[in-house]
Amino acid sequence: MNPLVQVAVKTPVYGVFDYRWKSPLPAVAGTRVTVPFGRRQVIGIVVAAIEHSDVPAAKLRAVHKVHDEKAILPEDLMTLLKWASRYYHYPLGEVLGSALPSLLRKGHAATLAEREYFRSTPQDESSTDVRVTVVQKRLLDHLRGSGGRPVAPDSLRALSPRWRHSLEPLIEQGLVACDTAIEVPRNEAAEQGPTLSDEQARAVEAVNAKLGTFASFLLRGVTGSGKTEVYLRCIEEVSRRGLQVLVLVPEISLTPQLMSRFERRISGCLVNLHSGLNDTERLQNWLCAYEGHADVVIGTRSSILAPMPRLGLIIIDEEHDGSLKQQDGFRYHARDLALMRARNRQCPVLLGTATPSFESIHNVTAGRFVELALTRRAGDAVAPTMGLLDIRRRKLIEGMSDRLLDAIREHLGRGGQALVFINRRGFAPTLLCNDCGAAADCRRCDAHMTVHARHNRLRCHHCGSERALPSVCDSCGSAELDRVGYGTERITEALQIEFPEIDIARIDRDSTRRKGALEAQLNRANSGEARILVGTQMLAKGHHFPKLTLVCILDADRGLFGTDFRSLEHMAQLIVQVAGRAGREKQRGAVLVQTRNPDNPMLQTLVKEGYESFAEIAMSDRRLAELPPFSFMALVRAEASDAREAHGFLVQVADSLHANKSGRLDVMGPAPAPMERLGGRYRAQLLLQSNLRSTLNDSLSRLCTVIDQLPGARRCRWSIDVDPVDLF
DNA sequence: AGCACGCCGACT
DNA sequence: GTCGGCGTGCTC
Repeated sequence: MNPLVQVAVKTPVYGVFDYRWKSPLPAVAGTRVTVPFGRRQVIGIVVAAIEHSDVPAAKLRAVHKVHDEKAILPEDLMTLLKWASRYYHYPLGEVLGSALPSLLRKGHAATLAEREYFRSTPQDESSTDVRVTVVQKRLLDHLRGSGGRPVAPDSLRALSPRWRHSLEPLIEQGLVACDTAIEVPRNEAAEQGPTLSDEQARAVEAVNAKLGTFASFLLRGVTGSGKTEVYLRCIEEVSRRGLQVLVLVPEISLTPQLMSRFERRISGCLVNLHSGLNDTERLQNWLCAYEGHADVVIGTRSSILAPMPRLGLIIIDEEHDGSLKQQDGFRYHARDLALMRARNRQCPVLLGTATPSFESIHNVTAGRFVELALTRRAGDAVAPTMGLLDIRRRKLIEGMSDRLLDAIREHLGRGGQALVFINRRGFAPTLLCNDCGAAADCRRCDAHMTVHARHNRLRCHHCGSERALPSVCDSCGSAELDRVGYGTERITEALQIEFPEIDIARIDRDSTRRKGALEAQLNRANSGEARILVGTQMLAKGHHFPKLTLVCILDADRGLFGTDFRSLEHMAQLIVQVAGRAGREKQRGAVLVQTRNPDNPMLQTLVKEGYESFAEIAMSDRRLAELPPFSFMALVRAEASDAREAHGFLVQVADSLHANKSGRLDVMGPAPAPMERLGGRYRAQLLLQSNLRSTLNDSLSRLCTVIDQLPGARRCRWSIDVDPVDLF
C-alpha cells in the first residue's frame, strides 16, 4: 500500500485533501506538491503523512510532482499557521498560501539567485605571451589587479559594454575562472549609537535578560524618547548571539527615515519585506530569511509569517497601529500572531508605542506584559504644551479660528514650522444644493462624494468612483451649489491666501500618489523650505521635522462621536501621534486642538493629563460596557447585490447559534453595516460577543459547519472577522 | 476559485 | 431538434 499524505489546497471550503504519495522522497510536512484537483493541477502544501484515510480508495489520487526536498514552511510556522487557521476560521490552504511569496505559490524554485564572479587563474598568472585583444588585456589586468578576490560582473561592464563577449574566450582558454555564489545583501554600519539614557538602558537590559525565553514587553515611550534606539541595541545583542530579529513597522514606504536609520546602524544582512517590492525582490528577501542568511528582517504586517530559522526576537513598532490587522481574506492580527509565534519559539516580543492599544494596556495590568517606560524625550527636547481652542461662536476663516491663525503667524515669525492636521483629503467632503438641500451622493455607496476642486471632480473615497464636478444640482437643476466642510486641499488654499509669502506643503494620498512625490514633499518639509505643512494621518507616523514647533488639529471632534466603540481610542492615538511631531529639538513645541466640545471630559483629560490618564478613564468605560479587551468579539459579514440576500443569509446563520446554548454568547443583529451600500453591494453583519474566548471560538466553528451546508451561501459573499478592529 | 453538469429559451 | 444561457455543486 502506498503511503498517504494530506495536502492543503487553496480553496475556500475544505482546504485539506488526502492523496497517495508516490514520490521516492519521504513525505515532509511543509513541502510544495502539485496535485490533481478536479480536472486541473494545483500546487498545495503537504500538511501531514497519514496512515489511513477515510476517503474511499477509489477517490484517492496520486501526488503529481514534489517541488521541495525540505519544508518550505518550517515546522514552527506550520504550527503557527494551523493554529491561525483554527483561530481565525479561515481555510488552511489559504492561510498557508498567504505565508508564501507569490512566486513560490506559482511553483518557482526556492533557491536564492546566483551571481557570477570572475577571477584570474594560476595559468593566467604564469603565462607570458598570450595573444589578446585590447579589451581582453584590460579585463585581464583588472582581474589580476584585484588581488585574487573574485570580481563581480558590474565592474567588468564598466570596462567594456561587450565585456562578456571578450571574456568568454579567456574562460575557454582557462585564463579566467567563473564561479557562482548566492547573492546575499550585506550592510555595514556607518555610525555608532548615542549613549543611552538610564531608562533606555534599563529597557534594553530587561529585554536582553529574557533572550532565549518567551516574554512580552510593552515599550511605552513618548514620541521622541528614543524607542528606535532601544530596538537597535536589542538587535545588536541578538545579532551578537547569532540569532535573527524580525521587526514589524506600519508601512515601510511611508517611513524611509526609519529604514535608513536601520541601514546606518546595523551591520550584517538586513532585508525588507514590504509592498513596494516586486515579486523577484520579495522572493529573494524571503529566501534570505528562510535560509537564515538575514540577520534582521524589517517588514510590514505579513512579515510576521516570514520563516526565520534562528529567530531570537520579534519587535513590533507602533503596536497600536490598525494596519497590523489584515482587513480582508485571512484577517489576522500581526501582533497576536507575533505573541503566539514567540511563545512557540521561546523568544521575547517587544511592542513599542507612545499610545498603547487598550488590549496591550490590559495585558500589562493582567501581568502578561512587562511595561518598560521611556518618559523623557532625548536631548534637550521637552514635551509640547497642549491646549484646547474653543471655536464655538468664534469667527472662522475656512474652518480655522483667528487664534489658530495668530498662533501660526507667531511661530512662523520666530522661525518655526507649523503643521496643520486635518484627516480629510480633497477640497470639501460634501457638495450641497442651496435650493433643494440635496447632496451629491455616490451612486454605488451610501456616502457623499468629496469635492476635488483642483481636478474639478467629485470622488467617492469609499469605492473610488468619480465624476465631473457638476455645475448644477442633479436633483433640481439649481446652480446654487455649496461646498460644505473642509479638506486638506481647501485648508492649503486658505492658508496660502492668509500667508501669501509662505511656502506650504500639502501631504496626503492625493499629493503624494506619484512615485517619489512623497520623498520630495518630505524633503521640502525637512529642509525647512516649506514652512507650513498641511496633511492627513500620513503625517502622524514616525516623521521627524526638526523645525516644527506648532501642531494644529482641526477636526478632533469627529472622533468623539464615531460609530465604532474604538473611535475614541483611535482619535486619542492619532492626536497624540500628530502632537508628537512638535518640538522635537531645542524649541518647545505647542499643540492646539480646535473643538466645539471643550468641556468633553475625554478630550480634557487627553489634552491636560495625557494619553495614560485618558486610557485609564476610557478603559473603565469599556469595562463597564463589557467591550473588548474585557470581552471577545467576532463579526460575521455578508454582502450581496440584493440587500435581502445578505440579511437572509445572516438570519439563517444567527438561527443556528440561538439553537445552541453553551456558555454566554451575545448575538447582535443581523443588522445593516454602518454604511450599508458600498461599491454597489449591500452589506449586513452579525456581531458575536462572549466573555470567554473558547465559547466564541466554539460558536464560530459550529457556524462554519452550518454555513458550509447552507444552500445559497455561495450567492452571497461572507466572511468571519475574529477580533475586528473596525466594525465596518 | 474553476469547471462540469443540468435544466429552460432562441435559433438553424 | 440543437445551441448555449448561467444557477448549483464538487474537487481527495
